Amino acid sequence: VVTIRDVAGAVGVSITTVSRALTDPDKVAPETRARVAAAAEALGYTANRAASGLRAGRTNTIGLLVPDLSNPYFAAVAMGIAERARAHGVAVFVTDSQEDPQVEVELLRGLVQQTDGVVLCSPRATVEDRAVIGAKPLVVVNHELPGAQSVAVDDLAGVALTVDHLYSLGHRRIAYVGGPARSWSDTRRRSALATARTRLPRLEVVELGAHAPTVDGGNTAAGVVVASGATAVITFNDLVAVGLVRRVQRLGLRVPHDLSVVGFDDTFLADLVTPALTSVHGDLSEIGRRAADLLLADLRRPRDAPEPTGRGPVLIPAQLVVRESTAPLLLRTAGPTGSGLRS
Amino acid sequence: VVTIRDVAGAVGVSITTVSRALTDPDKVAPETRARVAAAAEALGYTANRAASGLRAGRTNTIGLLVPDLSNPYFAAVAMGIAERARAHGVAVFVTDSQEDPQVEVELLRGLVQQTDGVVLCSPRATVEDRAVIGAKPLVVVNHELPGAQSVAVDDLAGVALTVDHLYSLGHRRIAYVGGPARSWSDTRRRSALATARTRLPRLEVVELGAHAPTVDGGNTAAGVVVASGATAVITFNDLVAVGLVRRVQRLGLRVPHDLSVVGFDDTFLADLVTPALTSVHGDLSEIGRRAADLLLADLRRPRDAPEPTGRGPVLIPAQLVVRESTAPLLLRTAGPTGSGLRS
DNA sequence: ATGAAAGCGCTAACAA
DNA sequence: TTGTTAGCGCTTTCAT
Repeated sequence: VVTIRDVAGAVGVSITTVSRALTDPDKVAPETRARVAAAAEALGYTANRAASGLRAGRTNTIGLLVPDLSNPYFAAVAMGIAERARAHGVAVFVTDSQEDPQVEVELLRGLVQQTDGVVLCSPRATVEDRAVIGAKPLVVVNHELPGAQSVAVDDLAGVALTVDHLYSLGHRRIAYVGGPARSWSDTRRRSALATARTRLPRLEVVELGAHAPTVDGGNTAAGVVVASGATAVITFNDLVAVGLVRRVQRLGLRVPHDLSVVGFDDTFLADLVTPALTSVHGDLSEIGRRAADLLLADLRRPRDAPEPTGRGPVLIPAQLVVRESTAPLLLRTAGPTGSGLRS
Repeated sequence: VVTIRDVAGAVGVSITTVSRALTDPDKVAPETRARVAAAAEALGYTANRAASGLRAGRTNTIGLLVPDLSNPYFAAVAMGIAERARAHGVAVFVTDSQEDPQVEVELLRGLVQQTDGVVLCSPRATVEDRAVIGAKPLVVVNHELPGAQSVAVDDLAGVALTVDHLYSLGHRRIAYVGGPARSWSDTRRRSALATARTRLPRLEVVELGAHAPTVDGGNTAAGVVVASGATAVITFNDLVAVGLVRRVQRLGLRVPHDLSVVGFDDTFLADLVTPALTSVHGDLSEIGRRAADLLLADLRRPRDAPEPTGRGPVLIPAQLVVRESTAPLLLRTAGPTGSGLRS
């Protein structure tokens, strides 16, 4: 391996000069700088991150912890973060907790001491557990945490838009298939539903319990959704929606004719399945970019600068993308006695 | 931060003893070991990876470089690797080259000097570029590289199965929508097609050029596929198949009635779209597990043990999962003049 | 079985 | 502007 020492030897300067020429070019004579750069290039020198990190107390690496990389949602967020990080010459350490709170904490602990700061996506662990992050800069996505900055999709608006859409289609009994119990988004969405209920007195909301945020979770939920008597359903995410639609179709119902389904996140899946999913859209890679920007700004913050205020999460606007999985309520509620069709 | 020194102070031993107790327990008296472990636990000590890596020349971290994390294929492979790595107490550094050969080389260089070894998935860069890995253990997935071990899905068998399937359905003119030019899998598949052509004299294969391994790539390919006059098409991966199906349907053709489509990789997408895709299945997380096992074995290999032989890639068996996107050829070739329908 | 000491490759005072 | 020096936290000889 070629070290800073080799470069120094080749150029005929001290290792300090090499270090400076490479990391703080202004502090070195232009001519020296050029010779160092040339020698480094010629020898194929690459700084040893471990060593500089150890010494400087800074690794130029940030961590990203997501519950499930194979979920297109997190993959998209990850790309946004990677994009920004690369632009800043910072490496990203991506890890996946497999939706397991215990693994999450374990990984977080490791991540924290090995990076300069962490983006924590949709955490499932409890607040106390997260004490492990210590004083390191932390940005949480789709969550709020005292002392951490936060980026989130505007779920409140997303739910409001969705409810209005369904309501205007004539739906009065709407089910919600919830996500992981510890999910902050889930909590937010439920409270948005409560708000909607206040706003629209004739609206009935059937909240269904926690389901896995996966296709399988959607499968599982199908039974209770049908049994609920709802004519429309809002799901925790697109995967759940997809699973739900498939199972419900097997049960002999048509989507959207017999049941309108709305997904969440508007991942690329939404436009791929049949019927294409109506889904709440938030710019996912934008979430990643914003989160990365917050974190990077915090890292570059001079020692004496004030800590970022973090007054509530940075909200990424939500839009409702209407596709084929939602339709006007027909027949059953056409007349005042229509609902009698369901026992 | 709590260091090894704090633990040593608390127990009343030297830092050497603490280090040994934690990394090489047999070399320390059981009683001492227990006291060290207790103190470390109590103080919340975590070893500084950068420091131990720097000193020991080993980071207990492996790297994973994939072209595109949002591709379910690589996400699945990544999970397999993460699973094995975690079991061995090794961290995984995941990075994404965004299908850009230049970024790939750059990231690979960084990964190599910051990890003990790398799993390189479906590389797009040229062989010379990859000299950057130096002597570090390397496992390539879906590729072959001198001096590196390799894991790959048995594409040759996959293509053979697919061709046989389509042939037995009556298809005689089959198109192949290729993937990235630098893709080894693509090359293998083309050679498997050549073999099939030899085996089945009446088979015509239309090889279409390089397309992006994405839904968009499938969209783009639709035109040439239709123009090719093929009655069945094999695509580079499921994403391409999905894009192709959608565009082809917009052009007024029905799948599989007018065109049979086969995907590759059998990602979860295949079973989600309509019609469900017939696709070549390989156990993706098994690829990850095997790759991780090879790499970890290499890392743990004693200095004097022989290098792994690496006689050809470890092949993961391929199966054809037949779903709804392939069907018997109807009408047009029913009679000897049937093909006249296509100008 | 344990400890003292050297140093991995680098950066950041401090001197010159 | 450049060099000297002192470590960052840890592992590993080499003594004891």
